[in-house]
Amino acid sequence: MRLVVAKCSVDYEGRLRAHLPLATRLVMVKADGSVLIHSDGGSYKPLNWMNPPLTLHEGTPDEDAAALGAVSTWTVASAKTDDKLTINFHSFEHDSAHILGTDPGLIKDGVEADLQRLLAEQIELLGDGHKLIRREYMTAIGPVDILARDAKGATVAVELKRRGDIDGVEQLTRYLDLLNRDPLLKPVTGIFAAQQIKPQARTLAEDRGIRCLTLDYDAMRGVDDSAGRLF
Amino acid sequence: MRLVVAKCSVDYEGRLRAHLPLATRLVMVKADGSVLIHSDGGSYKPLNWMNPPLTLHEGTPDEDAAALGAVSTWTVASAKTDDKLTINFHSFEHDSAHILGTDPGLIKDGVEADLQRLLAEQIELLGDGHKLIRREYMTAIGPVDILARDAKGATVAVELKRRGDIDGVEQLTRYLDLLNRDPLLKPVTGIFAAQQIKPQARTLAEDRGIRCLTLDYDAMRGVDDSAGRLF
DNA sequence: TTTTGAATTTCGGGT
DNA sequence: ACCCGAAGTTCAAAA
Repeated sequence: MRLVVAKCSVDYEGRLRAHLPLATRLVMVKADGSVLIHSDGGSYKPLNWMNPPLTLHEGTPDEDAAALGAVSTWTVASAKTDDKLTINFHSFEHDSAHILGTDPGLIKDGVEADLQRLLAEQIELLGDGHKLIRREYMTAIGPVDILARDAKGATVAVELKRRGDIDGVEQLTRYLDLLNRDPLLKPVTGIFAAQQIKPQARTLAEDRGIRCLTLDYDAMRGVDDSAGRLF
Repeated sequence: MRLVVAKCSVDYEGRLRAHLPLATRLVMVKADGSVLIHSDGGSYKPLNWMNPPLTLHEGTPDEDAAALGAVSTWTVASAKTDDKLTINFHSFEHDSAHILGTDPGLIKDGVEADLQRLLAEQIELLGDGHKLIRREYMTAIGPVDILARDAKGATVAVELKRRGDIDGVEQLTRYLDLLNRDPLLKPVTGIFAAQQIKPQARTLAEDRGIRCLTLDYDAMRGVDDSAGRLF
């Protein structure tokens, strides 16, 4: 990884055009060729970047750039698309290179897939006597997160979200419309389950006869006997 | 901006849990407090990060971390949420600080808004004799990108995308269903316009009687007399 | 301030 | 390889 802190201007041309006026920024060149240009604020997203595979050419500024005071120009071109990044350097404050090696990678825990696994294992959270039919029950319009059977034997479709929003209710509604056309499953009721359910979504769901279920991930994780195995 | 290259392990706990095993990485601390942890590959997205406002505490490792060889521990806590990042440093390879100043910011050109403006100005790209009714024509289910009238006086609804995908066709279909219920507008035909239209989207669109229009942004920009004013 | 939709989205899983 | 959907989405603009 090469780290360059320098006063520079940047132009990107590809899927869009973008221009960065002259200022001091960090230019990061990763081992795989990625180029990232960061300012000293904002978020984790760089101001500009290029993804590999690419070619990086360090050259002399063209006439216009030189007239404006550029002393070095990097031309970064994507090997696959016609994206191009041009960095005109005016002065360098820092330039260092480092060997980092490959990263073992991030281990995540607590995403929707985990919620789904936990809810399938603790299916009675839906209500006493509920039995799991299956996860990711395929339909023509996509997979229903969880299909279950309640104590009375009626089918229950569960839409699972980390954050329950209107579109999740719409999604479940479409599934319910479809599933209720199947005489073998009919009648199918719906449960909208999420860690957090927005008031609007709750109102819409209940208006459509869909039950809402707020999930406590930490509690569910506590019940799960495999909890903590990652750390 | 502070740049630290060090062998470290990282734990994040917040909206999810995540763990990074011991490896050499770049830890970037921006002037606004943001902390970014980058590996030497991947994309522009850091492995872990924390957004401001936050507090950064440099302390000594706890017993467990020290036993594993940690010599310094950073605790980064969000001031607003309960997100927390813990970095256990085992050895430092580089540590430098730099004054960058505020960034003048990025100037973009060529996003969907530009496309829409250009297409509205060059409405005859839809076909000879087309007239603009209005941009962002509001309906109960959202704004239609462009509403126009063709040479015969029939209404035309345009859905505009940078990259034309199935969901864009679905969106336009919903608009057309709605607009065709309005006796004042009926009959309304649809045009799906995008810089790139995926084959599946094109097939679906044409199957529904929606015309597809591929837009050449550079050509449209060339026609626009305000082109190039940004640079 | 909340909400809505785009993004040079990225990223991962499945087919 | 493409397709689909989640994301600690982030981000900006509009309501």
